[in-house]
Amino acid sequence: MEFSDLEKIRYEKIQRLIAAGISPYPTRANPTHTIQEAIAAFTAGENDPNATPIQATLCGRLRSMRVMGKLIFAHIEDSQARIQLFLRINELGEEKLEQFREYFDLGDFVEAQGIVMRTRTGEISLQVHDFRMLAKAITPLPAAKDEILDGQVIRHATLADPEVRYRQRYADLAVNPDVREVFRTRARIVRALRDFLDSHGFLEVETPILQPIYGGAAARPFITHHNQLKQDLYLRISFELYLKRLLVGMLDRVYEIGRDFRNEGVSFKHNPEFTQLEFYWAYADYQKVMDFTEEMLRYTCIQVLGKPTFTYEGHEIDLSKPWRRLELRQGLIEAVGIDINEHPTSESLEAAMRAKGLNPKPGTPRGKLIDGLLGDFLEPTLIQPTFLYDYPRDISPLAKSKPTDPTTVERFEGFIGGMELCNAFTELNDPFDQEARFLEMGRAYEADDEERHPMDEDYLRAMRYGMPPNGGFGMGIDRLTMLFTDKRTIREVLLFPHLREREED
RNA sequence: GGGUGCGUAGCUCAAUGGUAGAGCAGUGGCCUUUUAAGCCAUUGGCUGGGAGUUCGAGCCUCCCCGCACUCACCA
Repeated sequence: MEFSDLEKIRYEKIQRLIAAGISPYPTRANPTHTIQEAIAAFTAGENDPNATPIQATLCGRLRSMRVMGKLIFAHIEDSQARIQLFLRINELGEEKLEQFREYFDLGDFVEAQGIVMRTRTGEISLQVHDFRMLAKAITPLPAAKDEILDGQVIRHATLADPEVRYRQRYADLAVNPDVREVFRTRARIVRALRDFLDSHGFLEVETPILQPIYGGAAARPFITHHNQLKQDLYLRISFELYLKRLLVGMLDRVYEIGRDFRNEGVSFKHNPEFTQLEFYWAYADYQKVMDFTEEMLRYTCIQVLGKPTFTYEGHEIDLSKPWRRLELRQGLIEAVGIDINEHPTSESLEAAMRAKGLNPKPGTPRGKLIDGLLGDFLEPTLIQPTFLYDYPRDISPLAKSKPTDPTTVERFEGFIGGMELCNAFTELNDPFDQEARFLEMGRAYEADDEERHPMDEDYLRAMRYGMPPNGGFGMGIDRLTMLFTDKRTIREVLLFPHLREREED
């Protein structure tokens, strides 16, 4: 271990502690209360003259220290709360008080035993009768000092460099309680979604992450290898094809919450691995799923935030109302002034785009052009909750065509804050159509000189046993968390976002 | 992958091409109700790494590394 100057000083303190027979890393802590519990117990009995004083042993991290001769004020903090320690020579004696001054630093985990009281200025504090080191910190926390104003913790010069915050998330979390709150919110989101789906008869399942054939989404996969089987495997890019196999198997409402892996560019809304919710619902269609989505997100928002509204990038978003429902075609007419129905071929659409001053790459398939228009011009305008529905068939190989229009599929995507949040369709359950779509895909890809997308024969075999008509749904949990916590980048809602590897010096 | 910007003490930030600084943290003192406690003193830097221009580089040029923003890619 190499130490900085500051660390050397602390290391020497550890050596002196050991020499004095005090363990810097004792095996056990013995708290009687969390800090929050102790404060609550004290507050409850405070105005009762017959109440017995609250004796407590509290554990936490030392976050501030003010030494005033024969008196020390300090704060310790656990994951929920902080409390002031009030150490006097009266209770502790000279030697013990000196021990605190001598060996204890900001960032150390300590245990303090005493009586909960209020100081002269009214702050609830622990009058300390004894204390103990729980774990000595060698590296100082990357924060200078905290101020408490009207109960609000104001951090001065706290860790702010995003690179250090992401690479050393433990330090970020230790020092920035609002970051911890983001991940509590994230956990509540996942729990609320589970509650909702469970209570609507959905079964939570787990399907393979290592897959011999990937599929279900438009993405390049990560490839790995099984040594003994001498077989290449792919990390899944979606759960879709496995979950729909379960519908064949008579599990007619299933969902999975888990990790997807996509070997693509990294951006403020893309991480190579991300958390997805997908559900499949037999005998439902995309209209039912749309209604259900509204209800699910309203429920989740209320469970997580206590109200059906939230603010994202200055916009007040209201989930209590029905979402705007906009046909994709209509949305593009409004946003770009092009009616895609008037342009059934890629050549025609391309020409229309050029007439609007756009410069699409020649030879781009029609669906991809439409997807591009959507992403560039329509998506950023969809701030309030909006469902876009009815998508081109050729970018939706797993969705069922509209009975009235074979070139369009029953699909919708949900948008909030100018960001795609979810994607759903009436699922294709016709094995003949599905095989034809796979073949088209394969041809398109070879023509595009892209990676080959293998046909999933087993999926087709499953479908040949009969798959009930169903509605399917997928949603990025990370993006939902971004919305509910008002964060602009996905990295803020991932505990350990992927960063480029850096050589340690 | 392209473009733009950034990288200075543990943290947050200063510093016309001319001796690298402040606050907090740290260290040594004083201090029995403080709360960014206060007062006195004090340590701390290969200015991300390397090369160049210059009498002289934190600052100008080039290369490399990382991060941020952005564009492209992402059936």
